[in-house]
Amino acid sequence: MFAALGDETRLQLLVKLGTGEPQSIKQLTMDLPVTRQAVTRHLRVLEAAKFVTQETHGRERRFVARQAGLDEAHHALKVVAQQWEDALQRLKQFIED
Amino acid sequence: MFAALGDETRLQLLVKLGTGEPQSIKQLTMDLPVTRQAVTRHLRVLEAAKFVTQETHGRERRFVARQAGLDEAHHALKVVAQQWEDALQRLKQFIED
DNA sequence: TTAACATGCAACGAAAATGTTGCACAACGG
DNA sequence: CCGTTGTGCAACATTTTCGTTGCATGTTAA
Repeated sequence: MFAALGDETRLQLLVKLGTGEPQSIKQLTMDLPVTRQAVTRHLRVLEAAKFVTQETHGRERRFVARQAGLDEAHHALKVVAQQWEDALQRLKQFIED
Repeated sequence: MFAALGDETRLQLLVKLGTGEPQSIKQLTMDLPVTRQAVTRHLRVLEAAKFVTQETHGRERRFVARQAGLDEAHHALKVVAQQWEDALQRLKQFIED
């Protein structure tokens, strides 16, 4: 999941899709400094990580942001961050006592 | 930042450090199926991404979880998730009208 | 002082990620 | 029907990442 977010190009794709508009591969490739094929690959990664979904439309394949995907990543970090906070808090308390 | 989280070994290291206890490289290497050198590298990545800090202690180098690091990652995702939600909401509204 | 210990640095190898190009094919439009 | 368009697949090159091993160095403790 985080690995999918850990690439600059993919982050840019997610930002673009964040407008909510379904967009074709060609559309998504514009403005990016890589070829259509590279974008296709990245989209496949994002789809595998559940950050986007597809909808075929004639000869086009439009990709859409998947809200739940980001929510899940967000939640995962929230949980870990909370655990850390608790642990560090306990440790601090222990040292003070 | 996300790239640093996107590796299984590094995630395990973060979990271990999540106990709050500062731990040496040797300690962190135990239980992991890789060599000390590999762990050292991962720790360097985590430090560069601000997820951990060091404190030299004699001949040991102890690493500590850095709460703020996770908080920042968490916050970053929160912001993007919110933007997505807004955009998708507007789009839905637009379609319904 | 000297042996044991924790670590750093550098060289190297293997695997994965990223990107490209070339060709094929189905859908659309005049 | 035929050219254009949006895409898929496969082969390949390059770069990064991940891991190892070997040796050097500072610290500790008997």
